[in-house]
Amino acid sequence: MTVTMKKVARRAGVSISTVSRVLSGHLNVREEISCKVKRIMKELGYTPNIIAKSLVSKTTNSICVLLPGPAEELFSNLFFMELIRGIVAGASRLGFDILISSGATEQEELEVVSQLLKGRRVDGMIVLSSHYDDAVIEYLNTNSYPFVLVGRSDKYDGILSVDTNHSMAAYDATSHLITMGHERIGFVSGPQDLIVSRDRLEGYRNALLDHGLEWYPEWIVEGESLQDSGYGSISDFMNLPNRPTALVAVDDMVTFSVIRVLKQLKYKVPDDLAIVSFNNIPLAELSVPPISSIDTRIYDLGAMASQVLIQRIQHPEHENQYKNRFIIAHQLIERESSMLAM
Amino acid sequence: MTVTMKKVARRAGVSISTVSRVLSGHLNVREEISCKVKRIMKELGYTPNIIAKSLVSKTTNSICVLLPGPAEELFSNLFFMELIRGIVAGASRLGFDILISSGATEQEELEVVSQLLKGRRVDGMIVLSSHYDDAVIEYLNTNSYPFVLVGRSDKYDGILSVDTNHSMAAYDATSHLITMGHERIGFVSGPQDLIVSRDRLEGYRNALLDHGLEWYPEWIVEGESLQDSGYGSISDFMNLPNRPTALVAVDDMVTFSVIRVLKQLKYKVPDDLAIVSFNNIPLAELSVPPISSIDTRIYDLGAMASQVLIQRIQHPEHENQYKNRFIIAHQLIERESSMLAM
DNA sequence: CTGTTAGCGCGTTCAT
DNA sequence: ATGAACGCGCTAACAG
Repeated sequence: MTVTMKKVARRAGVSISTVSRVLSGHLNVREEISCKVKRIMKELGYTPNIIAKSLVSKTTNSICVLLPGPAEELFSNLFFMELIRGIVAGASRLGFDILISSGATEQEELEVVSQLLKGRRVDGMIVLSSHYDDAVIEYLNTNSYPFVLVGRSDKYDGILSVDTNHSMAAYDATSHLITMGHERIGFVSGPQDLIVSRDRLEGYRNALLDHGLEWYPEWIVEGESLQDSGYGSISDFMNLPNRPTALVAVDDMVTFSVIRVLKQLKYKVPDDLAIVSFNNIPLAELSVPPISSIDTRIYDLGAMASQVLIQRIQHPEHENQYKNRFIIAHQLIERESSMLAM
Repeated sequence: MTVTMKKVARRAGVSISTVSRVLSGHLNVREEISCKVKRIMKELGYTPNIIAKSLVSKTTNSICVLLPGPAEELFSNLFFMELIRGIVAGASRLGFDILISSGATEQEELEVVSQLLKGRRVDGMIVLSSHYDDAVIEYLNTNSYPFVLVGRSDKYDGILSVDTNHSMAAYDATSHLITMGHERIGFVSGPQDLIVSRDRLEGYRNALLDHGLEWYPEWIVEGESLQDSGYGSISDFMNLPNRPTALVAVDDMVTFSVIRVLKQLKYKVPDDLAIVSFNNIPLAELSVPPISSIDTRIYDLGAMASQVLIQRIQHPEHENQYKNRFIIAHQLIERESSMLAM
């Protein structure tokens, strides 16, 4: 049998209101009674019913993380695990629970989000997808539900968001290679419809531009095609006349594939091709050779996301009063894959 | 302003009860009225308040996944990501939401679990940790809350659990190497306090025993020490007099380290040392050479976990009536790392 | 300071 | 087939 406030009240010989007051820490209760009630609560093993609480307070102390639709490939990415870990940590520090949800299609996502928010099951959303045009963001924005975007949206610039400065990160990665003496630097791009991909490409170009170096379309390899026909793409790339001596790759996983193929082709990293990539997954260190990678502090990104969202939920009046865009500083971890050839 | 049943009722000129009946799909409502109410619900954009619903029904249609504390998180994030993916998929197919939670210490975990269950925020728990002696399991079991353990507990054998037959998996991995002609086979173990580790070690031994082969304590390397002083351990191992020609490693990540060190020591895989490991992470295929690995179908494990738990929640009367232990079949993926040396 | 009352939005009796 | 009334467990308004 569950222990309710009613029982505690009866057992302590006081009214329910008093018990409630003790629970919520109101001070207008005689010290003596307060102690007694607390003792009885302990004795009976009372735990407040959060559901009832949120029915009346209209807040649930929980937020939902909406995972990107076709969870299949994205999910297996270490990125999301790390992010979620950060989100959970940040939220639980503030007493919030995390609900994980996802929808197969965009329509389904909208349905889920609407149910959750209108049904008052969660107080806010963390959106992880970052397509150019996102119906979910549109929905959340127009209905002014509290939410934070992990990533960036071109369309709405006033929205609360947490992000890495991907352009700058790519700029730094490229500059590092330039510092190492490379003058012909290639690029392995990510999926074209993601903003991240465009930002990184931009950073890469800017770095070359600022250093007076050139780049050619043939130096840019589509990352996705590597998964299927990695061998051919890399082979073609390495046979380019006057080919690049270094490469900026958009993801550590992709870099793994690249290195593997290069080995099969009897090329040496970094001697024949130096590489810097992104995300700094744990395995980057274990690779042969270890991979230089931009650490984007994904865990911190997640923690920050939940914290700013909760802040917004608890103090909606601060909207537009403080800044809406939070950038987590990245960091280049230099390893062997980008070292100077000796 | 939120749309409640009250409003729908007023707008439709019927009582709240009727609206409720329509919503829950009861058939004792005149077709005509049912349609009208449904139309109005659509019109007004009504979404049932899940919180109120669960207050009265005493069920939340959501379950909680308790993530292991920071201690083990290093071991293999990929495992948990894949597992959670399966859990979310399995749960959402049945209309359940997933709450993610974790505690830094065991005490904190207990606190969280207790809050969630007694506070009726979730209907059940999925427990991922699998120490020999787990306070959380003890708590859940004695209070007879619905829960499922992903893994195995020696202490309580009647509890609902989903698992891989790790012993059998290790047996199969070892047998595979034996089939390949190896007679001296080493083993890289996992953390000693995990049941998984012991099971796998057992399977390894049994395989050797059944084939009349010997094993020596020096052939068993502590996996954790590899992370720190991998170089030394492996070097020692390879310099053993009459050393093993093959190795069963407890995890793909560990295998990565091993292969890396072997390369530095100028040994060849599989020629100098054949390796089979566990989990079949995506990168196993991309390794040089590709790693033979036991695929434990982690996604299916997760999906199964949420489904049996929900089954138990919805039909508690079936307890002890059906089996409580579900095994997901594993599968050996043979790749180059265990191929016959030519 | 404390107890009484009135909901939060919904399901579930009872009657009718 | 339908409506009125009550209660889930809790908070907040009002009295005293």
